[in-house]
Amino acid sequence: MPELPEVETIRRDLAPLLVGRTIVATRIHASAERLAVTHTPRALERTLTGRRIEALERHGKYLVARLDDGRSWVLHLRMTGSLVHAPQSEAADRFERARVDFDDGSSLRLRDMRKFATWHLVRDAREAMPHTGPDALSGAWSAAWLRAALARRSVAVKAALLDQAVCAGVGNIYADEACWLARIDPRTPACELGPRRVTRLHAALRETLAASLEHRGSSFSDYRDGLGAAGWHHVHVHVFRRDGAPCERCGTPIAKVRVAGRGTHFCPRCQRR
DNA sequence: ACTATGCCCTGGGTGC
DNA sequence: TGCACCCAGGGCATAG
Repeated sequence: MPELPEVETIRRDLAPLLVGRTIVATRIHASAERLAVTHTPRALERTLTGRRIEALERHGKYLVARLDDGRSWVLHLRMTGSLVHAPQSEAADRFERARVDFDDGSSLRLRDMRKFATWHLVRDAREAMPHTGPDALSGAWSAAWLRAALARRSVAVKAALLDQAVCAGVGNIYADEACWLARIDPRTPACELGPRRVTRLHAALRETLAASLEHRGSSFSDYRDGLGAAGWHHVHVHVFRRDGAPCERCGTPIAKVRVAGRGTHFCPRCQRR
């Protein structure tokens, strides 16, 4: 499940390999009928082919390839998508959904077991992510901004952290990790958190995202970087999928509950409402 | 305006 | 060994 650190790792891997390259062929396989959101598969193949990639950016969990015609090719990997740079001669594996060939003999392969990934081709990247707020690593995503956003929500703080309008790039892993670092019960109504606790949560989110980025992301299942290798931050998590194991601070078994329809892991003793 | 639920999708795990 | 069932969840549409 690629979240901000995973998508940023992919971006950093792929940018030097893709920027400046011209697309010479595009193929969306028959098993990926729903991949192209803004076009039919054939129209997207036609429109992408011949374009040069000018820049590779990221906003939240979206990758944005800026093209030489002014358009943006916006990719989202959802749960099981990966993007791997490989020679054109490399055979497709059974979960390959699409491939893009470049003018230097290399190619980019989209692998996606569960077929949730999406590609948009738009004039302005924001069209592809209308509900997305400031990126959680950007300067705009300040503690003051988070305080204001949480103050007008009565949902559980975990649910608010998963809302991409509040924290673009944060997903289930880092929402749980940040709540543990900040010693906040993820079920606490967002608006009940005082300013000092929100400031602590803001710092915790930045800390957990930065730590994961250093470890090239977490590979609990399908995540792979732009070269096909796993990350190793999953070895360093404090609560995510550690239910039953002792809390690293107090030894209490980590609990698992359901919040906002998502598996939520926390220490019932040292994370407080 | 806000919040809750269902949908998409398939491999892996569990229980019988 | 086989089979039915459930779970994982990001973002969006729809309903309340």
